Amino acid sequence: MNRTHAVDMEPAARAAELRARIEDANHRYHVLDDPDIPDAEYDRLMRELVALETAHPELVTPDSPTQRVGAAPSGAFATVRHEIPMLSLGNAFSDAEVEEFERRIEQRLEVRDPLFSVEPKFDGLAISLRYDDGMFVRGATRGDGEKGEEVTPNLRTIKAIPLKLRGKGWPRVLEVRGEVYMPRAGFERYNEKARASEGRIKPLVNPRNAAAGSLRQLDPRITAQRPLAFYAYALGVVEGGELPATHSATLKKLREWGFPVSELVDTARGAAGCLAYYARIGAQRDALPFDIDGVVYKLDDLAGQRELGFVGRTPRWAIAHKFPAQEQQTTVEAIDVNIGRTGAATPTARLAPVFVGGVTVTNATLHNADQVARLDVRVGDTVIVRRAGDVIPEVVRVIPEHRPPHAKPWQMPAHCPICGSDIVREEGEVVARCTGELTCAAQRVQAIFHFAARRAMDIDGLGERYIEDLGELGYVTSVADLYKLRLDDLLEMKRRADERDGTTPAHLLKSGVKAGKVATKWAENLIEAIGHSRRTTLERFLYALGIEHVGESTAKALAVWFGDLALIRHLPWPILKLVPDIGGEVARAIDAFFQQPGNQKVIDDLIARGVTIIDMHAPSAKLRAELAMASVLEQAEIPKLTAKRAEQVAAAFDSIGAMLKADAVALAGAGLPRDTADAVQAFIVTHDGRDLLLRCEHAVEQLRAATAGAAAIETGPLEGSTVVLTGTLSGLTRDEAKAKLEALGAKVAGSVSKKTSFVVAGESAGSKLDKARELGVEIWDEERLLAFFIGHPT
DNA sequence: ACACCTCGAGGTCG
DNA sequence: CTCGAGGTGT
Repeated sequence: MNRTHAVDMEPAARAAELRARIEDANHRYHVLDDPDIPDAEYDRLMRELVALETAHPELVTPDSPTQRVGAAPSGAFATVRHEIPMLSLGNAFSDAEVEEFERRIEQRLEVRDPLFSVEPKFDGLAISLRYDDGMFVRGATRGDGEKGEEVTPNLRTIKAIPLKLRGKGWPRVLEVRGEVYMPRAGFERYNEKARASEGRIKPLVNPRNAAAGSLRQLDPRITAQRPLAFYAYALGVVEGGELPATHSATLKKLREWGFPVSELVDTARGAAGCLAYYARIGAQRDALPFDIDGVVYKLDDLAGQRELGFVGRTPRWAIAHKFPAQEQQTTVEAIDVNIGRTGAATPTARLAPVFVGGVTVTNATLHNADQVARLDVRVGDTVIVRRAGDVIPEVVRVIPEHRPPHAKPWQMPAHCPICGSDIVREEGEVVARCTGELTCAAQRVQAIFHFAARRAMDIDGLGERYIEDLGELGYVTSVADLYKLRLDDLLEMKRRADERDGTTPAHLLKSGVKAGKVATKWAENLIEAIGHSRRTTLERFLYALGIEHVGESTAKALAVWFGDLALIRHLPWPILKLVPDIGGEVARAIDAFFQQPGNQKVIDDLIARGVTIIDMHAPSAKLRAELAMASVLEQAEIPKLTAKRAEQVAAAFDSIGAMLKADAVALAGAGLPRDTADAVQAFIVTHDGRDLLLRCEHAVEQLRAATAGAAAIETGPLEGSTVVLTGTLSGLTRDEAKAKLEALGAKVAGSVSKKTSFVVAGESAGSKLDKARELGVEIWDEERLLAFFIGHPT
């Protein structure tokens, strides 16, 4: 069933279709305890049907699912009739709907800003408990709201449910309603046991179904093994006793009588108060020990409740305000392959747009071919989509029943969709790669995009689109070409691109601005940004080159350690490997990159076109490099080259690289006597540069030990601590915070581990904060961080 | 085994 | 800004 076609259908036909689907879902959910569609999808269908029936009242049939709440109970348990039906609540999904809810109450009761009793909406199973003379006598599931199943023996196993009331003053007959649920911890523990049992115990799908399934066990001993809990939230039949006049007071009474009532229940004034409560609970949601799918607002005044009454079976005095669904159902329209900077071919699912967890999702990464195979996702499939950690959209699973008949398993294409080169997956690797390297337009674009990135060369205004245009129209084939672009080139390019696309952006036409003028501004800005980027640091430059395995952190290590591009670009890998945190794999990758003549040429071109490295680390690192070189020269026992002279030579050149290229004249210019200069040059000529650099290895290694000691001396208050930043900081940017922390000696890492000293949590911090809590890592808020900075100026 | 880094991806907001 | 997979380093 494809819902993209649904809107085109006749209302009557659509209503019939909706009914059939909802009834089917009801059956699977309530009778079989084996739901086949997510709750959100069910809600959506139901809302659509309600809307349809509201618009066309003549379409309402007696058997419509809107005319009742659930499906018939299964025959396995005795049926219990609820003398007072168990309610179902109307749903609100937006602030506007909550305000509308309040407005209706205000109008009908002629009150202002009514007081609401507010509580979390537990994701479990509603039940009803009957107490005669204070003794628990019978318990039942909600069923369809009218009739439920008697599950008294199972309920008796739940320790949160009192078998005998406490305190005093309870009515002779008391029916208490609430929710049976499975706390997350219990759910996890149970599933761990299930996994360990290797198939003997079936793992539970989710806490909600777990609660439902557990209560419907025919053998209460099985129920007893399930970690179930209970919260009370309402009353049913009450005979022979006085009750308070408000819902909140009723809940208090229930607590006194021994029922668990959530700590999170509260009261709130008006829609504004309710919305504030919604935000407050929503913020805590992930940290709660149980699942909730929203909050419930109930008019606190019971007399008011009676006056408002019901529409059908839903009360006018209460509403459930649901959180955005975290899982949704949609269809896969295509599976595309993206080619990354390194050629990595990543499959991505293009989805029919769907609203999940508060945002519209149209794409979901499938990571790699293995993942696609694991899920068996095919084009045309109906899938469940979730936002992992509430952020990154991912495909959870496919619904095989909805698979179109001729869908074929997906396969990684054999050739790059951009350049046609072979896509190859190396033995033992997970990622498949396009082998086109820089002949592949996609890789070129990505390489330039990376080069221009804020944390690399920081060329503002150079987006992916323009890079594509510049490349396709032949203006830029390597990053070095960026620095020979002139204003005219950009304008010409823009004009040709617009001609090719046959478009001038619509909003420009509308606003009446001359497109040429906008293009001029863009071109001017870009030229200026490129100009700015010419002055950069060594670590940014190295990072920008996009060497495999060289990210920011490795680039910085290289910069700090060697301090000199001319040196680094000629270093053999065994020397590179001396740097802490650089191992054989990375060292070889760097070596291999610089061995490519094309890459060396790009670097030469960049320098020739004005890229200058202003290196903050140079002095100490350069000194180290000089000393290393000097000691190699010394040990070479070159005639007449004393230790002092060797140091003099090393110091006279900007870099070792420059020195290695020096001829006798230049050496003499550095102050060496002519014969010594000749001898040194002879030495340099007989050993090629790489060989000489290799000879530095020993010297560098010794220096490394020395520097390690020196680093420990320049100690800050946070020396030796590892800090992780998460969430949004308001007073300063992340980069500023990072810089300051580093200045104080801290190491700023990207992920939380037990070695983390503390986590700084800003606004809307995510999973890293959870992880920190889990590991018991100290957590700082922004205020504390700022206070610390004030206490420890840099 | 564990910690950390790289690389790629998606969505929002100004 | 964030997540997750896959790798590398030690």
